[in-house]
Amino acid sequence: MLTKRQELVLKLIVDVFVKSAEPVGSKTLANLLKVSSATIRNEMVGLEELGLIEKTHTSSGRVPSDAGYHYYIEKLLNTTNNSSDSFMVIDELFSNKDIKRDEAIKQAMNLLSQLTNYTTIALGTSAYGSKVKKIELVPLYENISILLLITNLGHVESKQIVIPPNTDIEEMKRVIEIFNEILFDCPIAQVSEKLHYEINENRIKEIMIYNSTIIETFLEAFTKFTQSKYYLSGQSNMLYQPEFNDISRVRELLSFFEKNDIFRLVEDTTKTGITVKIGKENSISAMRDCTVITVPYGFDGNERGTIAVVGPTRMEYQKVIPLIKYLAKHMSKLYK
Amino acid sequence: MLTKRQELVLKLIVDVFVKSAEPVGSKTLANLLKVSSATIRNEMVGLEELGLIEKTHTSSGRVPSDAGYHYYIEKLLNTTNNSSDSFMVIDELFSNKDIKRDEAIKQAMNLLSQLTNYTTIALGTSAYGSKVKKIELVPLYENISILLLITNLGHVESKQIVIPPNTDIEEMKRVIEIFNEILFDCPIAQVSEKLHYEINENRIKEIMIYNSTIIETFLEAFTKFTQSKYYLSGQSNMLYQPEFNDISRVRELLSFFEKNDIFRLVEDTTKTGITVKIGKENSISAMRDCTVITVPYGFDGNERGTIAVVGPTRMEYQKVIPLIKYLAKHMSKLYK
DNA sequence: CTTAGCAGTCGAAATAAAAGAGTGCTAAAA
DNA sequence: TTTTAGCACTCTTTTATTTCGACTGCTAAG
Repeated sequence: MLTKRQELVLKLIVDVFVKSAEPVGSKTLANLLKVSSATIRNEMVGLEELGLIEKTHTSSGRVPSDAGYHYYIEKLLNTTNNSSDSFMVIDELFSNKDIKRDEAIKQAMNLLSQLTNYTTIALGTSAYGSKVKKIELVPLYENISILLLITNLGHVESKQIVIPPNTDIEEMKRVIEIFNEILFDCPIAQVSEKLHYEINENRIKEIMIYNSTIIETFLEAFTKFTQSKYYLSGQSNMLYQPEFNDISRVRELLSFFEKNDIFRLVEDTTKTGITVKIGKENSISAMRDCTVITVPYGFDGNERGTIAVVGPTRMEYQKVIPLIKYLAKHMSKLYK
Repeated sequence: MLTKRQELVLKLIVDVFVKSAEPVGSKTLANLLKVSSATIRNEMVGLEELGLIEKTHTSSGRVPSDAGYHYYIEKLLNTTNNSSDSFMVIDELFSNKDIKRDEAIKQAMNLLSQLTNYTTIALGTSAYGSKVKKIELVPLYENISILLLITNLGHVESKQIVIPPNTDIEEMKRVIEIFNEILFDCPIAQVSEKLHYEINENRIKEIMIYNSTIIETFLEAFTKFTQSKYYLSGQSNMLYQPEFNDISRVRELLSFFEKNDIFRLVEDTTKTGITVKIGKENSISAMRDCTVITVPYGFDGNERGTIAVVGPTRMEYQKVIPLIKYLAKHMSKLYK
């Protein structure tokens, strides 16, 4: 158990370090707390023994440890006072109804990266939880058509398909009609299952005989919906953090962003609520000096995706945590 | 006019420097050319007076100047021998017909950035030169519908629109039918013009009275087509170039990539054929140490977009130039 | 329990010295 | 005339040395 004063010292170390990025010495805190530097040093010894702060070398000032940051976040952060200014900007963004969900998410991420100066990521399948509304075939040329898939949430996917020669277009339209009947209101996630089931039924059997590749083409088009997508904003923000003055760190981090490993960020994340992974808690080695904050969004306990903020461990938690929570809440409403 | 040997010296300086990223000394070239270093030094004096090579300081080896690179590219590059290996990979990519144009362009850029280890960019309006094929309205809920626009090249744009309350859906469908008639086969670029013209005609007039915002909504959806888009690949490749060991350079460059200024890259570009802008020739300050190679692609002299490779001035021109030309040629075929 | 004082530690910055790579020029050789 | 060996000189890079300053930990007094 920490004493009140120890907590105060820890809080100040974090606050000052977050601003300055330099180890915090006893003198600095002495000025702030109106006690002598020796007193502060005594307190620091205690905090260090508990593993909440560290020295970078024997005679340096103190820096919060990963554990120290956690203590700070869980016990010392008062989420009451805040940046209602930022909240207003968010409210404004979401008040615009005339915008597609995907676009809204992108804009929200841009906003978040601007407000925080860190990198933000939105992960998720873009059509999670939606249902098939309409399937349509638009012929372009004799042998090429566009297959359109529209969901109840207004998401549209299109796929160019090559129609085998000497195929009757009317016949093709009839096939689409059948698919429409079968799949109408079918949740995207169950399309594959449903089609495979229907293969044993008459109507589909008929199609299979007639053209066996068409089912495959269909499934391919649907996988586009279920593919996880991600959107990244403010990559270059990280470059301005002093911890990334070292070029090799930058390489590692940005190469990671460019790879498709991004999804590993949400690997061991709790399904509900905020997760804060600090420093070495991240399984991804490129993130060992970073904090990754993730919050799932969705409605009714159904997770639809996750938003994340990536910054240095020396992050402005005070500012970021309320912001990302508020944003996730708003984003969940998009799924109502 | 350069002597044969001067040209050889210049070529070798470029070749060696491109590989090593270190100023090239007379001794190195002496070994390669079987003459004494003093002879090389004499030749170097001539090349330096012509402004084709430079010293980084009084007693350093030589480095090609921007002008030197140009001479190299225009006179010294033999495009005959090459990387037919890479050509084969490209051929393979484009042999897959069952893929949408946008997707093909993205994949081509990914490939190019992998083959070259530089950053590649595709710029252009995604629906340039295409014509309206079909317009459709898919109702989702009472007050929300999806407006679909499909072009003859298989490009699909969708826009969520809010239907004013107490609108008859049948009436709405009739309106769409009229739009289809008016706009069928109309080039995307002329849609706005055409609609404005038709406002004076009977059919549209009727619609205007009935609902004056619908035209606006329509135009909004069409602007999505005409908006210039860009696709970037291999951003982080640049981080591994030794000229970007300096973090401030990296900041400048990547911040530029993240901004929407990208289009300035093609500002003073010739409409046809390859453009190579080296170092300070680039009007964009973040690019002052880079070479930007741009090639428009399209068919029949109609420019549809531009692809670009961005790398350090010390670029492997020998490899990049044939590659980007070959790629642009293939991409043009997509518009046939 | 707090504080002043002081020795000791370590990094960062400044200074100095040495090493190395390369040039330009000259005069002799080809 | 062209090429080459030789040498003095320049400038960067590397390494070593020193100085400076910001801290800490400990002790003893308040």
